[in-house]
Amino acid sequence: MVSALVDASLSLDLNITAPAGLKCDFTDPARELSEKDEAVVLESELNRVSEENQKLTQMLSVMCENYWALQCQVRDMSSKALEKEPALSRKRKEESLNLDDCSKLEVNRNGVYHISHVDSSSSEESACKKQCKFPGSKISKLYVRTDPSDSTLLVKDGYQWRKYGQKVTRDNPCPRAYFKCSFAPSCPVKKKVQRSADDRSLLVATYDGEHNHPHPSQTNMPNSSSHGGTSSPVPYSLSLSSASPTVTLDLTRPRFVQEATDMSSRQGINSTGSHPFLVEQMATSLVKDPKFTTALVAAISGRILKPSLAGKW
DNA sequence: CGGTTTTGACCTGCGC
DNA sequence: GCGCAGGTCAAAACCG
Repeated sequence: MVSALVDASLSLDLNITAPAGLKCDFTDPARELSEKDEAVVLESELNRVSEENQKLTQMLSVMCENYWALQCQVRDMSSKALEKEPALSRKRKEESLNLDDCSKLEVNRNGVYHISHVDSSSSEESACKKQCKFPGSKISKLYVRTDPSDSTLLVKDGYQWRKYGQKVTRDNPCPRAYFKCSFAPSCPVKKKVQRSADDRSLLVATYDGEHNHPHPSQTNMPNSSSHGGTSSPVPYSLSLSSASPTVTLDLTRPRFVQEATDMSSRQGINSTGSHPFLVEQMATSLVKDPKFTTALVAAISGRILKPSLAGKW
């Protein structure tokens, strides 16, 4: 699924359409020649990017297949483990399954991915009763890869936070830090930041509520567009001019899975299932893979930094 | 000096 | 009712 979306975004970003500036008259023979040269250069660039796109697609599909096989093994093992441990409390079980209830995933170029949902239904009731004290309050999770040796629980999401507590929880030796939004005194948003017990290099930030003020960066950029009420984390757009473009998978849409599957089949990619946890793990795999990051950066920077192209934009 | 962080105490909800 | 765990408070310390 994520493969489909990532691939779709890559295709979206990397597909080259002829810049409007290329349209010109060919009356001057010398100019015509240079224009032709430029067209050849652009064509070769287009071919290069297309090939790169194909390679990325292939890498992605291989990664997805490997992941899916691993995921099946993990499921088998965990189901066996659950059978052996029936005494595990309901609450803890549901906590461990919490990610599965997420309905939205965003991944950006900095290796940050964001999962969010609105807990207006009762499905989360037992898992997070406190959070449901305010029906409709938005709960979201942000995953940030950091240096494991970095002991600070700081997640740079653009907002101002004031730490008001820290606690060591039972299921994780790493302390959990509690933050309140301090940008606006009346802002009800809180966030909890804790290192993942499984992967110490992963910071998990849980956001509770929605900001009742604009994003701090927007106070300096009044013309910047809003992002559809997305809460806490910086709602990056997909635009390449953005600091951190985001791939957004909206799982709230019932047809999303089918569309993603269709898209992947159209693009020759094996569908890898629709499980949100799968998506999360795949996103992690992607951001972990230096080859993928390098290839992606090369492909994008090739488009952005190419002076001859930049001049035409 | 004001804002932030630290940290122990306290509160609250849940399971037994 | 009790104990446990998560969440919050608030005073002291810290910092620019």
